[in-house]
Amino acid sequence: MEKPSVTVDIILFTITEETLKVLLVKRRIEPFRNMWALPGGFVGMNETLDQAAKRELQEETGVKEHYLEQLYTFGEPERDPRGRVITISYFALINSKNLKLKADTDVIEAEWFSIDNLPELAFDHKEILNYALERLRYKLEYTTVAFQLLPKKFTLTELQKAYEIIFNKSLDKRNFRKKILSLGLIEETKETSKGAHRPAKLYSFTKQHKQLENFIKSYSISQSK
Amino acid sequence: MEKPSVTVDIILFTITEETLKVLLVKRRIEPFRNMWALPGGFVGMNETLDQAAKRELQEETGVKEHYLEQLYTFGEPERDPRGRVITISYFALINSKNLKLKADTDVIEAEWFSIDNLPELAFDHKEILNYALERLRYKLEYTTVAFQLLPKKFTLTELQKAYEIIFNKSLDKRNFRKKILSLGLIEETKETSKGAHRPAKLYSFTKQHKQLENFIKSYSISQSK
DNA sequence: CCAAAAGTGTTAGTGATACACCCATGT
DNA sequence: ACATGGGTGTATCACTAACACTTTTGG
Repeated sequence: MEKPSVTVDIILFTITEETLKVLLVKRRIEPFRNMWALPGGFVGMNETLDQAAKRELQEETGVKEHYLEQLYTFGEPERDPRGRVITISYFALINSKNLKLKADTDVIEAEWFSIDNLPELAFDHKEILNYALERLRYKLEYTTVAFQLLPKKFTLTELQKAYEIIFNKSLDKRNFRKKILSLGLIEETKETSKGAHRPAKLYSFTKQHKQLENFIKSYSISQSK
Repeated sequence: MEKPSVTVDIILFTITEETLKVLLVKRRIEPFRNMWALPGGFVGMNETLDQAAKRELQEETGVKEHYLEQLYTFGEPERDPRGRVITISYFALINSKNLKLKADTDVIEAEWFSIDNLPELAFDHKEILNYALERLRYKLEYTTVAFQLLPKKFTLTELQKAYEIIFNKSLDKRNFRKKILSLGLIEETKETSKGAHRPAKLYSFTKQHKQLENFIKSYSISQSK
C-alpha cells in the first residue's frame, strides 16, 4: 500500500535585539529552491517524533537545551508538490544567550528573521508559522513559557520586555511585577545587573517553577496505567 | 526509502444516562484481536487528515454532524507491534440525540463505554484516551465545547449536568446560571420542557455563540496569506 | 549634577464564591 | 396537598487595572 512521507518541522523562536525572531533555513534543492523554509526533515524509522524534532533542531543550531513541544500536524494532500507529505510541527523556544548558531551548520544556510519582516516561505510554512505565533501568545497567558526565552538569571525588566515583545503591547511595570512576584515562580538572587545606570536585581526560577514546567510538559502527554 | 504508516484515531465522547461515554470498537484481527480500541484507520492518499477522521467516524457511527478537532500525534516506534505506525488522534463530541449507532456498522462491533468503566485497550489507546479526557476538561474551562454534547434546545439544568459530569464535581446552580447567561452565548426560546414537574425553559445558542465557535475552530488552523 | 533605568502603594472596579428559600407543575 | 425539580439575590473576597513619584548608579 502506498504511504505518505512523514516529516517534522520546527518553529524555533528567540528574542534578540528586542525583537521576536524565528529561525529559517534556505532550501538548496527543488521545489522552492533558494526560498526560506522552516527547519525540519524526515522522521527516522526508529526514533520518536520528539526525538526527530530534537535531532533536526540540533543539526540546524548545534544547541541541545531548549523548550520543545508538539504543535499541530499538517496533512493537506497538496501541501508538497512532490507528493503526499504529512508534517508534525514542533514549537521551540531558546534563549539568545544559549544559541551559537551555525556551530554544526556549515552546509545549511540558517538565519534569524524578525517575525514582522519575514521573507516568502516555501510550502505552507507561512501558515504553520502563523499558527505557532498564535499558540506562543496564547500559551504566554497561562503558562511560564516566556521564561524559556531568558537566561538563567534575568531582571524583571527583561522579563517584562519579553512579554511586551511577544504580545506587541506595553504593560504596566508595577502591575507586572506584582503579578509575577505573587506567583512565587521566581526569586531574587544576590546578584545585580551592571550597566550604565542603576543596577537591577537579578532573579532566577524557583524550584516551584521547575515543577510547574514539568507539570505542564507532562500534561501534554499524559501518563497512562 | 522506508516510510511509516499513518492512521487517524478518534476519541468520540457523548453523554448518556448522566455519564460521560466514549465509543470503542472491537478488533477483529491481530494484533490485540478481540480487544477494544479507538475507532480509526489509515489515511487515504488524497484526503486531508480532517477528512480521514470524519470519514472513519462516519463509517463507525453513521453520523455526520459532530464537533471534530485534532488532538495530538503519537509516534512511538514501538506503539504498534506490526511496525512503525504514526497516528494523528482526533477529539470528537456528539450529542446523544444525534447518534444512531450502528447504522452503517453491521460489520464492526461498536459500543459506548462509561469512562469510569473501561475495558483494557489495544495499543497505546489508553494513553491517547487519557490525554483526550484531560483536554476535554481543560477546554471546557475556556471554550464552549460542552454545548456540542447537548441537543439544539436544552435546559440550563441539562447544561449544568454536562459540566458536572465532565468535571466530576457539583456546581452551584445560581452561580452557574449567572455566569452562563452573562456570557450571552445562549438565549431563551419560547418552549419549555415537559415532564413530571415544573417545566423548564429551553435555551438555544445565539449567533454569537456560533461565531465564537467558529473563531475557536479557525484558531486551531490559522489562515495565512 | 544629570540622564537613565529601577523600584515602589493605593484605589476603584470587576468577577468569583458562598449561601437558602419560594415557585410551578403533575400526580 | 405534596413531591420534585425550576428558578432567583446578596454580601464578601480576590484579582485586575489605572496611575506618578523617588531612588540609585555611571558618566
